[in-house]
Amino acid sequence: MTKKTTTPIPCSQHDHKKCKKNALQRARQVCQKNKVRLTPIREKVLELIWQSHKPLGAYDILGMLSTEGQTAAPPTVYRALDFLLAQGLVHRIASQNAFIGCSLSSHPHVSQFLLCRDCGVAIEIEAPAITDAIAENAHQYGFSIDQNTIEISGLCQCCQQ
Amino acid sequence: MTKKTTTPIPCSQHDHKKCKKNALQRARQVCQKNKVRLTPIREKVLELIWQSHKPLGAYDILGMLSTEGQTAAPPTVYRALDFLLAQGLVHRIASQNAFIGCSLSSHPHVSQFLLCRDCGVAIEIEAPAITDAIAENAHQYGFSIDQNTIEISGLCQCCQQ
DNA sequence: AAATTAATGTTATAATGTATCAAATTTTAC
DNA sequence: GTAAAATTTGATACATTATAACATTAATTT
Ligand SMILES: [Zn+2]
Ligand SMILES: [Zn+2]
Ligand SMILES: [Zn+2]
Ligand SMILES: [Zn+2]
Repeated sequence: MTKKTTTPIPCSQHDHKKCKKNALQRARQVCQKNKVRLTPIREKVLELIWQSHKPLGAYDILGMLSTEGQTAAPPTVYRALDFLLAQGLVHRIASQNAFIGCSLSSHPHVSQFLLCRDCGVAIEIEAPAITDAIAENAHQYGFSIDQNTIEISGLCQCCQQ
Repeated sequence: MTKKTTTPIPCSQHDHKKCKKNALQRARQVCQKNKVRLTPIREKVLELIWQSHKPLGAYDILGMLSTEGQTAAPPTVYRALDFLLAQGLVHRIASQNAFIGCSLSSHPHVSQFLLCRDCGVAIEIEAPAITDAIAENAHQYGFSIDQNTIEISGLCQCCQQ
């Protein structure tokens, strides 16, 4: 039996080093299970994304990669991101043209985020009530769902004080 | 008492000329009420957006504007779009970097769309169940909502045959 | 080891969006 | 009615985000 992952609200104090370490370990497991390779570049990009809970732009990542000695061009980053997206290890935040590490990569789920406009934090939520309400509504239109983009912008608890 | 707006499923046959005419009329009313000006450029952009129920990119609009004799530069279109967004006359579809006419501009609502990946149609829905489920969930996190991006991609009824 | 596939490097370019300042138009104030 | 102020539009340049195309390297399979 696997230990339940307690998901801290990322804008508040938490052991982020652990947060990140867990994410990278999950990533290795996922890649092993999917029989795909988490190459050094891909892992590095994932690690950079996990440096915070704020979505990063591709060119932010590119900049970070480059300052670390390595030289990189846009396709390098976009390829790594495409890979990580395909494996469900990161999500794309369409409203920000940015990317965020997935907190729930160990099981299937749809992309649902609360996005703080002040501190920038992205809180990944798993809300069956939302998913169900959407499924129900889509069904009424005879619409079959592929993918959800649920991005709720506002102020997180910490930023309302 | 105002007549109830019957919203046809836009991928199926419907009187789109009427659809468009109604939208433009609503736009004039909204602008009058908000004491803002629906200038010729703004109206033209709105009209172009309403030529179909498929979201249009800013540069698509720009191209259409230019082929119609007028000469236009990107800021012209983006300004018009910003205006129309501010007045709630169009919505931005973040997952497509595109813009679509609002079918519900006569009353307050959040942005919720079903997007067909085959025919490209955007169906604006008004689903209190979704809105409520989101509000409930946000509340649990102490998150106060500004804006929703609800974009459900899949296949519309017509494209499943 | 050779052949095949997958991943990365490299260059160029496409697509989307904004900053800035000048000119014209509309609105407001007198 | 006219001058001043504010809004809107024109025009140029540029910033940001993303992809196409092809060469090279590395890993996997036969
Ligand atoms: Zn953390
Ligand atoms: Zn996730
Ligand atoms: Zn129509
Ligand atoms: Zn709407």
